Amino acid sequence: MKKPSDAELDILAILWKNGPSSVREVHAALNEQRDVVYTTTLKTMQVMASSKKKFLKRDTSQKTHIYEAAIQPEMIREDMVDKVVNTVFAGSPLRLVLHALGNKSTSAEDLDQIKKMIENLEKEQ
Amino acid sequence: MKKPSDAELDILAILWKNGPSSVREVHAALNEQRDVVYTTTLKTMQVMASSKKKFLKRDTSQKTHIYEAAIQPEMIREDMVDKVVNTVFAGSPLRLVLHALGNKSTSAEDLDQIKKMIENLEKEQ
DNA sequence: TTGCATCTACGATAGTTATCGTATATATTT
DNA sequence: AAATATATACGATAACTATCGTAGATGCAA
Repeated sequence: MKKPSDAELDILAILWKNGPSSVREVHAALNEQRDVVYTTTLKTMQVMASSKKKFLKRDTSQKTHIYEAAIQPEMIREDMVDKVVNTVFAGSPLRLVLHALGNKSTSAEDLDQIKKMIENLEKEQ
Repeated sequence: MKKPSDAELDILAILWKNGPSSVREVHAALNEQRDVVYTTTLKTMQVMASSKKKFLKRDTSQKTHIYEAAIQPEMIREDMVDKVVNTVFAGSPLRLVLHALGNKSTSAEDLDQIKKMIENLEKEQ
C-alpha cells in the first residue's frame, strides 16, 4: 500500500480522532493547524477516497457527504516508525524512546506504565 | 526549513552513518535497500546540494566529488517524531514509546538504560 | 595514443502533491 | 419565487519528486 502524503495524514488524523465527518468539519479542524481553502480540503479528501487510493470511504446518501477513514493507524505505524528510526535515530529504537521520554513532558502515570511494560519485557527474557 | 523527501532521507541516513562519501559509495549503500540507477542517485544528491536546498555540502576539488551532510539528524528529529505522534499515535508520545518497546526486540541493556532515564525523570518531578 | 572505465552535467519525463478558481446543484430563508 | 448560503464537481496549474538516458570530460591502462 502506498503511504498517505503529509497533507493526507493530517486529514486522516482528524478523522481518526473525530470519527466520520463532513468536509466542512474536517476543514474546520484542519484550519486550526494551517490555512487552507475549503475546496483544497474537499479535493484532497476526494482524491483520498478515489478508487486508486481508498484511504477514505464516503457516504453520499445525503446532500452533505460524510467521510470516514478506510485505513487504520496500526496499518502504517510500523512503516512510519521504522523510517524515523532508520534515518534520524541511526537505526536505534532505544534512541527514539529516550528522545521521546526526554523531550516531552511525560506524566508520572505514563512513566509508571512504561516501567510496568519494561518489567514485563524483562520477565520474558 | 523544508524537510527532506523520502528518497533524500535515505541518502542523508547513509551519509550520517558513513561520513563524507562519493556518489559511488552512497549509491552502493543505497542499492542494498532498493534498486536505483547510478545517475538517479547522482541527480538526487546534486539536487540536495543545490543552493535551494543545501542539505549536502560537496567538495569538488578532486575529480570524484565528495559529499557530506549539511544538516544533522537533530535538526529534523523533533518535526518527524511530532508528525508520527500526532498522526498515528493520537498525539500521545507514551503510545509511541510503548509501541517501540513492544514491537522491537529491545536488549536487556537498553531496558536498563530506559529505567535509569525514568528514574532520573521521576526525581525531577 | 587509443580505448576503456568512471565521473559529472544536463535534459527530459512521468507521476504526484498541494492548491485554488469557477461552475453548478441543492437547500433554506426571506 | 427570488436570493442567499452551502455543497459537490471539475479543471487547471505550479511545484516537486523520482527516475533515467545521453553526452561529454577526465584519468588510466594497454
